[in-house]
Amino acid sequence: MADQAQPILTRIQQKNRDLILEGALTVFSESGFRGATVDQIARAAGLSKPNVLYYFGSKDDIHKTLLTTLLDMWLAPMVRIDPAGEPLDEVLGYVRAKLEMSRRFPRESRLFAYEILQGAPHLTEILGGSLRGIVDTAAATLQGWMDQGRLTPMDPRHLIFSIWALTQHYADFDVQIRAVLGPGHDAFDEAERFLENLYRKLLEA
Amino acid sequence: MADQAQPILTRIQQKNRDLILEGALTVFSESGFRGATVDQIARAAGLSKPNVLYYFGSKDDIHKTLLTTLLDMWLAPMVRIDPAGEPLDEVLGYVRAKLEMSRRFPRESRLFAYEILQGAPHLTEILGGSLRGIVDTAAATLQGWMDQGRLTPMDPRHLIFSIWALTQHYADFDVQIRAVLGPGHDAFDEAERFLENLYRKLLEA
DNA sequence: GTCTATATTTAGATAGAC
DNA sequence: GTCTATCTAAATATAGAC
Repeated sequence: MADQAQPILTRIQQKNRDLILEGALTVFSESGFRGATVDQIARAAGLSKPNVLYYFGSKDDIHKTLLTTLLDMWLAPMVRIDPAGEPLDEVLGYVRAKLEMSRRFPRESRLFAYEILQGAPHLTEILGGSLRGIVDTAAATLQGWMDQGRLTPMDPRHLIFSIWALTQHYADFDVQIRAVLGPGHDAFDEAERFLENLYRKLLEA
Repeated sequence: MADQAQPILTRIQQKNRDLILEGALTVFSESGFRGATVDQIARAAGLSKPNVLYYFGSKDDIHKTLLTTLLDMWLAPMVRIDPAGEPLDEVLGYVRAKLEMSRRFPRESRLFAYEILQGAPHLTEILGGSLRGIVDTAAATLQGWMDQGRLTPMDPRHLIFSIWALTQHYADFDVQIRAVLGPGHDAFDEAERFLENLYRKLLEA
């Protein structure tokens, strides 16, 4: 009986934790850490404030959990760059995947943007650790292709930075883009074509 | 006598207002609007908290003043694009100027980044108004050059977005860039060369 | 596990002496 | 104009009933 009760509760717990993280993602991505309140998170999650703090000990706790949980997903497209693949396809595929992340997960993009802007208090060791390692690996792959003459030579890390900047910009600065373009534009559709052309021109050896 | 007293006081007023705005720029750019406190601003300005609120009625007031004061300076390089100039030089000059702004004025860059991320509550009418107008003008100039075959044809507004994204990224995501590059790198020097090459390749007709 | 009520802290803003 | 002291509101977190 006790064996049965535990999983049932755990399932509820899991669901409530998910509700909280989902609501918190919305709120944090709109207002940043300091701008967000536990009250807003609770409302977004459909729970009471004390109940939210029953599942997570503190607002800080929720935030840290979100960041670390989502980081892997956020970096996944870079890890998938295949050294055995066709260089141009691989890079263009990465650009496309990253832009698609901005389109589908703008909240995650803004969550990270706030965190980095603030000096990455919760991610400092990760930035200089695993992130740096992942970038080094990808940069080495790119450098290898350049050395083989299969890709226009350039600084591979700044090439990666450029992809981050150009794709995340469409999520993070969405308000500005929409204001400048005016109605009747799908910024992401336009960006997809623009970036495809940009990187094709840039990278063709 | 009264005629003399007024300017002297005004000079002090001006100096204190400047001190406050200078301190506030530092604090807001580090923590965002909600993360910043009037206390921190006062300390950064070397004044007492009530004194800060004597010169500016509210924290919100300081923030709005900063944004509107700095916006012109921030957009100046785009306005300077000269339709009578040499297309490639003009665009490369704009890129260089914008990157130089990121290097010299990272606080301003982050101030705007926070504001846009948050949905630009203080800049909404400006975004859809004068900013859009300025971009439209620059885009028309670019489009004209493209029509004349003096610049590779592409969406001129997304070309502008790309310049914003690529240059501001180095100020706004500075922590991440430094963590990934490690010590011994001058990110801005490297960026200058990288972006010069990127836009040269992209734009050569 | 979930709620109401509340303690506690922080921060924006003001009063009033000097 | 500038300060000390203080008011007030908001927000994090907890206590304790159910």
